[in-house]
Amino acid sequence: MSIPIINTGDGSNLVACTHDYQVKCGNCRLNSLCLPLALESEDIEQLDSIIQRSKPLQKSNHLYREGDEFQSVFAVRSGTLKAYKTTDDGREQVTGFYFPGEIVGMDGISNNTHASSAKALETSALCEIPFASLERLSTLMPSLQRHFFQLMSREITADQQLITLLSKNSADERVAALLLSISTRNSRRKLSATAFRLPMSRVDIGNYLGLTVETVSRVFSRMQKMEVLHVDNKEIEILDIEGLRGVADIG
Amino acid sequence: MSIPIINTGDGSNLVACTHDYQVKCGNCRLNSLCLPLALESEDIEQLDSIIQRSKPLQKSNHLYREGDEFQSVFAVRSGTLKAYKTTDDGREQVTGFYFPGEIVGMDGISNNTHASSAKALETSALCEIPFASLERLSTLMPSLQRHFFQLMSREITADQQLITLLSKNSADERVAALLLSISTRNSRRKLSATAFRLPMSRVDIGNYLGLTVETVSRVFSRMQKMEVLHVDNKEIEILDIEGLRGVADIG
DNA sequence: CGTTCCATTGAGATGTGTCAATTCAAGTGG
DNA sequence: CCACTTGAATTGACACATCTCAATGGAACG
Repeated sequence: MSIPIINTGDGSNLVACTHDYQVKCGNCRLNSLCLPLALESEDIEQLDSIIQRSKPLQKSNHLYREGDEFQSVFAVRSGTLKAYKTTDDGREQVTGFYFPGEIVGMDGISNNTHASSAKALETSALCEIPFASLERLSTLMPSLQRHFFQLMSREITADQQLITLLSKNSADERVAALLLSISTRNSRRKLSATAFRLPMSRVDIGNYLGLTVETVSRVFSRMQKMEVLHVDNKEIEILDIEGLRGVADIG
Repeated sequence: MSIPIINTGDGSNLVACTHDYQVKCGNCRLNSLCLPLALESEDIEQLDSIIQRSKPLQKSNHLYREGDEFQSVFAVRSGTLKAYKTTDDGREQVTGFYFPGEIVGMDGISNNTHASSAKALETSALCEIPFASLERLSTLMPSLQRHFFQLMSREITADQQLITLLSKNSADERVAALLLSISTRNSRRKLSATAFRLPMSRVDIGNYLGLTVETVSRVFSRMQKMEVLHVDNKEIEILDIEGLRGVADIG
């Protein structure tokens, strides 16, 4: 799951990726998940032409920070990002994790200012999509417009899902739901639904789920004892996915 | 704040509203908040032509239900709605309250299916905006497209605000934040920022904020004792708005 | 090999939930 | 107009899940 890094010795790292990271949308293995979804191939080329691919973002570097001028949304090609806000009293609130094929940055549209910060949890490759170009292209390509509306709406429903989770569910249920969400997103990318490496720390998980690190850790231990999970630091194996669903649904 | 109802004696009620509810966008006193924002007057007329105005929705009736086919978004002209989801185990989760000038129904775009239900908390007048027409018009009017993107993005940031609230804040802080949010939304509509009637029940407030009714009630009592609020059932008066902000920020 | 950060585990404190009783408000029918 | 009913809101006592504080263990990294 993790991306092999080649240390070039001069401080800059290169990512050895199985696919060229200048790959075009038409050839990208994520194009059935990502923005090109539902576009005709000639349309994909047009989309392709506005997308900027830059060198990978190293772990713990920011893609943008809260308050930065909003210019682009970003498609994750590899790696993982977290989005978070800093509250008035200086604490951090993680609002989402973004995996390959997902779009990050849409919360900046409303005010032309990023409402949250985005940080790489591991070295990540991104496609930058300048929003002005996307808007222009959307007026010409109704299916792109529609698809982008849908992506934003999906972000809304995902947030509402999280709201429900935070509002109604116990610690066990929350952790179970996150694991199942990651599992589902992995299988959409043809990766294992039952064994994966968590790209985020326990602190981030707790923060995202409204729990303390200690509680997250205890939940993992409990689930391991119940033989629902096998946990080895960040490596997770789901031993009993139905059991996990049972925990997530009612507890 | 509540809408006077004229009982016509035949079972159907008419709403006596200060403004004609067939009013066009161009004349609507909410047009500086609502969808027409940032449109030129000739554009507003075009938008106007796709909007359907129907008779008011009576209290506790549904605008749409979770799972219904998505066809339109709705602008609230008067009254208040709540949006809620029903969880797998049958409980309800309130995901938002919608006041005049706000748009409800955007979570249905992603799957062509409403992801939540919307119910009138009091008799409410609505403008129905068929989404297919809105999409068509958006390709012709870039400023409309942009504005709708912004409205969706605003919904995302609002949801993220709620996520933070649920994840990090105490009962007092949550209630304070909701009251301040209502206060702000009132003043945008040129209504009192300090005295208003809550359109929703304590149960709905608790549900929305991830608290029990009892806790909400105790918070109100506590704040009354601290002379921050004056509470008379649903009538709220904010006596010390700075104090309330203090509670919302750090407690 | 030490330093640092992250994760785990335990013991005790606490805010909020649960359960139950009471009051209050609004409507209904006699 | 007054009992009666019903649902909403308040208040109290107690329980419990999660947080807080503290110590330890383990992994990653220079």
